[in-house]
Amino acid sequence: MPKKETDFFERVYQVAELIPRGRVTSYGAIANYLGSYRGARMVGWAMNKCSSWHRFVPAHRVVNSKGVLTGKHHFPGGETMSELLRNEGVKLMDNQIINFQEVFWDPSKELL
DNA sequence: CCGATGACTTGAA
DNA sequence: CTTCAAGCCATCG
Repeated sequence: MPKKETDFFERVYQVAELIPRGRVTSYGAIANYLGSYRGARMVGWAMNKCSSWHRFVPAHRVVNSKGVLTGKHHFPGGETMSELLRNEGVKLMDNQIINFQEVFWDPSKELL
């Protein structure tokens, strides 16, 4: 299996697409699943590139460790991310997920 | 190769 | 509560 430059992204996107509807996860959780939580920045960066990716990526289901929609500023409009999550049953308040612990989805545990 | 950037995280002041 | 600092890793010019 020859590795590609996009292999890292592919793993991130793959995990992102595995996130169940109405659930969310953190950049650190994905990074941790990939090997190191320190790669959280790369996860976020991969999300930035998701706009240029060839397929849809539920980046709106990915938040930071606080459950805050840090990436909403990168979505079109301004409430796109919030509306998407609300549409999935996620309760938000001031760009923060209220029941974060309830909807939190850890790939390293759920996909164990 | 080097420097800068980034949707992160943790901890300390 | 807010703000700063350091760590970490991949990509780009």
